[in-house]
Amino acid sequence: MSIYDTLNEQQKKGVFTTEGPVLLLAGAGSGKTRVMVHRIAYLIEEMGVNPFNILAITFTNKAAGEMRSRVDKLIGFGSEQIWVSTFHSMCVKILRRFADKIGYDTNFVIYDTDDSKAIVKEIFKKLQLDSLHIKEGAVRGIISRAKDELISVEQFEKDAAYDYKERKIAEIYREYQTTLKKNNAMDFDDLICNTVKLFKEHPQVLANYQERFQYIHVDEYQDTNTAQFELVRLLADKNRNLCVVGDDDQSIYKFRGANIRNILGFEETYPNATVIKLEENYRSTQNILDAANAVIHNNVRRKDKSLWTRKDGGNPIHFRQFDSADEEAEFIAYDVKSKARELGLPYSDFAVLYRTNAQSNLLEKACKRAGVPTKIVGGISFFSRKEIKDVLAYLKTIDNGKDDLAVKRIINIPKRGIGATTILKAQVAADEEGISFYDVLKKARSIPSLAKSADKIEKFTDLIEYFRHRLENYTVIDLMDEILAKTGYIQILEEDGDEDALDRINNIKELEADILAFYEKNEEATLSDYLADAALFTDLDKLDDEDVPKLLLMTLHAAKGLEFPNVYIAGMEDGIFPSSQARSSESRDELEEERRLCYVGMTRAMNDLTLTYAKYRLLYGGYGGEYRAVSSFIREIPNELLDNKPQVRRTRDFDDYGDDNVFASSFKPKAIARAKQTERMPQMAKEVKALNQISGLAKGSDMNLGDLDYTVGDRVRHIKFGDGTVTKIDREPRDYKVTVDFDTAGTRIMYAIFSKLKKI
DNA sequence: CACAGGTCTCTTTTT
DNA sequence: GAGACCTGTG
Repeated sequence: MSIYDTLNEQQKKGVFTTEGPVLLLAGAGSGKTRVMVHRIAYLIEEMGVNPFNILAITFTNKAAGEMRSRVDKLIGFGSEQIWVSTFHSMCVKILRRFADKIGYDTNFVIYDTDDSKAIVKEIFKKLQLDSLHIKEGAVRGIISRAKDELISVEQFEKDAAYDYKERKIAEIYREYQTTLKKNNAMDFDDLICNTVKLFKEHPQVLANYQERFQYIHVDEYQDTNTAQFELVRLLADKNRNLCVVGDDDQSIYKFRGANIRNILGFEETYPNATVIKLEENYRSTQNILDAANAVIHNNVRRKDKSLWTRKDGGNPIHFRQFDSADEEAEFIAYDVKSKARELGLPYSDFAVLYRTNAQSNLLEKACKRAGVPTKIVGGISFFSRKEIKDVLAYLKTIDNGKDDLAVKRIINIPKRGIGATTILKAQVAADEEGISFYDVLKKARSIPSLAKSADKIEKFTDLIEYFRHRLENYTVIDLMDEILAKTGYIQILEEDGDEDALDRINNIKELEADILAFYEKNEEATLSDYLADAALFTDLDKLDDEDVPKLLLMTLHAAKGLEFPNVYIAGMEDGIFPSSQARSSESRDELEEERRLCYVGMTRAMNDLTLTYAKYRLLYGGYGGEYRAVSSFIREIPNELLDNKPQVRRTRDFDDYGDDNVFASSFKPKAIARAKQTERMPQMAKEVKALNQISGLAKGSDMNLGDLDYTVGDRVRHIKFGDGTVTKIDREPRDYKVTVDFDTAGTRIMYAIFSKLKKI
């Protein structure tokens, strides 16, 4: 009996077809990782391939680690020789060796989204582009897409020749690339396209890697963009032993440049490709699968396939409707709690998925109240926290004096009396002299415009120079300790006495632990290596090292590639999921991508799937409250699979409330929505009235402003905050504003009509 | 030049 | 409801 006997026929075919191009169309839960792992084991054990000659590209660092350890378990040795990594970290590794060939220092820094935002902002200022009616974010998107498509600045300029706006964008693109290069920095997109550039301009470098990578595997192939496709094509061009694994139904990164043609057109690129379909699902019950299949079948652009499972029947899909997002969150928290207890399952067997990060807040709070421990995956990543960025900016400045952005970040942290004006003057001087920002600082005394602040500036540069000398003999961790000591960073946080100062200090400690762990694992690594690792880290990578089993909260995107016995998808509302932009978009592409996202979410569930809907949800801080219809995706699930039929209330039905009705607001152009906000009070009256009618929050059709059944001094109960004493009631035109001193939740001010306070 | 306080914008999704 | 941005004051 060999390790391959446990595979089904299709899986075996995937494992044994080692030569030539292979397209593995692997449906959700069909064991594609298993096939990859066995394939690699087979190559090593049966084909005598040196692990050194195998490359596997995965989507996340976590997936890479998992693949490595599973191969290790399977064959019992030597997996560390296999090159397993993400596209980005693979490119970093290559560029660290050869970046000098394309005009960068090999200790280049990696700019994250925030960094690149800051650069674009500077360029807008510098080029005085306020008059250009285009937003910075949009320009960043255009530049990023261009890079994904391997469109160089020169090409972009050519294409833009006759369009004023496009020409302006080309100008920004050029300036952006110039700035990055000056700073010896690459953004995420550069990592890929610069590697492609390197390979194209230096065939001997490419040949070197082609020689090495005799067997290439790409996971989640449906999410590759054009640049990544080209990179893979180049690498595989010599041996052509390329195995790509993916599922067009799970392509959810089009917004990031993923090109679905890469997978749909694989057979055209490689006409002799072996195509293998994995259609047996080992994860989910029949009911879950039927529901997911029903949804995805509404997409037109897809390779037809249908998943099947041996797990007959199973629980129906639970569907729950709530009046408000608060109640939805409350339900989920308690439902998880009771199911975990009933079934004797750890909380880590449950996950709650949602469309936008903003939804995590309510859920987290509700879980806290219910005593369910949670872990939020994603959101604000550890490395984008202020204090972490500050400390890293010090390290970056010490490591690479060309990184102007890092220098500017810390030049006045802690306060050195160097403000915006001085920074601007220094930048002007740097541009004039054609040297880096930091180099200007070093000669500040000889520059007239900076003479006044020269003392302060010198103190700063002396400090950096001091650290730089230290770097020669110090470990990074010692260096960091000294930075914290000399700058007094932690003391300042402590003195500040900010509420979250303690959190920040703990984060810095966690950073130290991370650095320590990194150098333990990679003894030879340089400071640049660590900084690159930090830049490419995602929260997802850390999922496993949790001591207490916790309920996981994450976006649907973050859930890709994971599976859980019990899954909740919250916020099944039109305008949330599918998102309003996808709904209103002209093309059906965006809606199809949302639908794929829904499919991905549903197929994460093994045994039990719960979908929830909240009629009313506050979006940004209270002013984005809107009533929404049940998600169209719910209506795509056959009723017999649901334990609760949606009370089908199409958006249209809401028109009963007048043509200026609140339900339509999410579907109207932004300008109108904004105009409405300014005249919100009359609008609010309508909302309240409508709310009364729909949810029965107040008795009767009037607003009943006269009859609150509690008054100042009374004890009241709130569904969320518990018991408290009313300390104040203010009459407002539309409602009462009630101030309550809660026993445990502190003092809160709330509108009577929404708060549902009960006298006790 | 720093800082406090007010105003406006933003929300998909992420390597 | 946060975070970026602007403005006035000392």
